[in-house]
Amino acid sequence: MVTIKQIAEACGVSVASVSKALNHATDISVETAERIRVTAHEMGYFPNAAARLLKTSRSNNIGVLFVDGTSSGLTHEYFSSILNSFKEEAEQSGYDITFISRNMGGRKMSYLEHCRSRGCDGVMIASVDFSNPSVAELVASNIPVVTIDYLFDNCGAILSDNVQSMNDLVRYIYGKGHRRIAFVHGEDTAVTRNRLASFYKTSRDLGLDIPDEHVIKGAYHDPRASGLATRQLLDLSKRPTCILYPDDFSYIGGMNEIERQGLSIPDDISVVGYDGIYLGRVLRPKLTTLRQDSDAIGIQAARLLVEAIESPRTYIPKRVVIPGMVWEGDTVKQL
Amino acid sequence: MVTIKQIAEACGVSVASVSKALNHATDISVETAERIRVTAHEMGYFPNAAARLLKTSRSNNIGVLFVDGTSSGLTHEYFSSILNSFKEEAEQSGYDITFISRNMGGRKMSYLEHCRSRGCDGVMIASVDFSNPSVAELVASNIPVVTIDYLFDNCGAILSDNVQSMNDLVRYIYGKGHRRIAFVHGEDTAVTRNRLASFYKTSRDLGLDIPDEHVIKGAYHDPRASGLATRQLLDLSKRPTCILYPDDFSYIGGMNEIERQGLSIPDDISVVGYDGIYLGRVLRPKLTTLRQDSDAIGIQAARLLVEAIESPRTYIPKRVVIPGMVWEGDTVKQL
DNA sequence: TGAAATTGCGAAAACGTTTAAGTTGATTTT
DNA sequence: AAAATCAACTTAAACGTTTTCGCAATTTCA
Repeated sequence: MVTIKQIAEACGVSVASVSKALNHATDISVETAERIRVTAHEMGYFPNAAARLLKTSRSNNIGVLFVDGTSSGLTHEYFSSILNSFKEEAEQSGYDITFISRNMGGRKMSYLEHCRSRGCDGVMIASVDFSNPSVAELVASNIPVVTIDYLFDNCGAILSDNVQSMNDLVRYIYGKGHRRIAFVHGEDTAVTRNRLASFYKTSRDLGLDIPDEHVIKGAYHDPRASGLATRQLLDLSKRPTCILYPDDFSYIGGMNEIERQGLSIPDDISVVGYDGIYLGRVLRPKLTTLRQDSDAIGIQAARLLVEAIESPRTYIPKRVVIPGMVWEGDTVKQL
Repeated sequence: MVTIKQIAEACGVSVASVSKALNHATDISVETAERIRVTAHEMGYFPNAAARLLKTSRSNNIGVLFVDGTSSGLTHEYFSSILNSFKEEAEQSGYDITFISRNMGGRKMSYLEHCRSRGCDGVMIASVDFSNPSVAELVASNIPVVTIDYLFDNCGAILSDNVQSMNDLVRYIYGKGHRRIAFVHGEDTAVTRNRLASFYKTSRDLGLDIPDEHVIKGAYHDPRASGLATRQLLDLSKRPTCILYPDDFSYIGGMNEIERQGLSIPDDISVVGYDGIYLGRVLRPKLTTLRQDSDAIGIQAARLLVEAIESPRTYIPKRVVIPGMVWEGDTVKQL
């Protein structure tokens, strides 16, 4: 690696002057600066990130806390899609992405310690167990943090608008004439609670009666669980006319069960998913779903974090709510 | 951040001694070392990665070159699953994962320059355009590299055994009594060429005649393309009895087309996928496919890379071939 | 018992940057 | 014409480590 020192020698100036030229500082003549920059380029110079970080305590590196252990967050299209757009946007702004784990070079450490060690300028947190104390410690630190789909005090957050979205979704289904709507929901998380609350509230506002047996706990990304839940629902004497699933992928379990019983979607029963991933658009019939704008979520997260990093004086931890939209497929029948 | 210097003061020793104690060096008494380590722990010390890297030129950081631009590698389950297991294994060995892009802090640079800047100890390359000169430059450098599903000279590689796998797959189908086997294949890549060659060779070895119209170019992860290809195949006067798809996900397009024509899988026509992702196991009928061991691929890639990094003297760039296996679902009928 | 080897520790240089402070020589101000 | 300002550059310290070398004090050996 060619260093600033070698450039200095080549140009017959001091290392300070080279540094100034490269950083477009003021107290250097434009001619010298240009000359230095040209030779630096010719010599194939690129700054040593470590030395820079050491001196400036700026790493141009964003830590990403994403899934922990062997869980499959990376293979969940909603999250991997967020990660993808986040990465694009962050790279555009000149930041690298590093996964934050709990050990490094053999030493066990907390997430915060890891970030400190690496000198991360900021951290994005998604798809983790937010009740983990090690996560709380990180959020409470002075490192800029933005969380996705979870709200901490005094911490930037990008939130898919689950409350409004569920409202829209239920009203859409209601508008199609459905009065007996069932909800197979995911594990107990903040997101699930929001969707559930909104499901109940919207139903009540519409004057719908939601019997307890129409709300069943399933699981995210788990077709087996939704298959079982679907069977329970179909076995009821008063069947629902429409079933909401935790997400598009887990809907597949419901689809199988419905077809197994010789019923047809949407003629015999209507269904909707949640997420709006690619899969739902290629299935037949096309899955009606609530499309979460994962691209926007990733991009906004990156922007918010970069703002927090680069303008700490004016930055106030914002919460940005990203609207979803009902994506109309062919799985909800007009009654 | 507490530094080595502060520990030295607290213990009344020199920074050199602290460093030695922390690194379990030999020329320090066990008692002093222990005393230093205890106070270091009490004070919440963690090493500054930048300073360390600067001094030792070891970063404990692995660069990952994965998709570039807006392509969707991250949302392809085969690749995201490899990334996931790679990440787990690397973290286990004490390495962080950083995505390598082409700019950093505003400066455009090549992949190699990026790696040099960050001081990556090694690089894993997957799911990129391997003909990109910037990739070649990186591979040709002195930084340890392992590629996935692609072979460079003098560079470690983990390869899913496409040749043997395709052989197994075709023989499995043949064993089920099929004699007219069609292949919808993906875009022209090294992987595709291997699968195609093996498809032809195995067919010939089995004495099968493969008419040109039974081999159609589709695309990976693209149900639309396989839908079109399927229509072409079904329109033939002499239909195939079994269709191979580029991957499990793109099979969905074929499935739709087959059902649209009122045909049934596998009674009217048999199908197989490739990859063995979760999706295929939850569809009904379960998709018979060639399961690529993405976990093993990620893990072996990490192991090989770590070996290249930590034992440069004894390391020889290996190619590790990971066998796949026919995963028997219910989409191939016994004729 | 004296020389040689060993043990335990510290001083200081080095890694590649950035930056505050200092030093010129030239130019402007009074 | 002396004083003040300014532009352009250099010196040197600092960031937090690791590591070579040197120096005592102690132990071992002949």
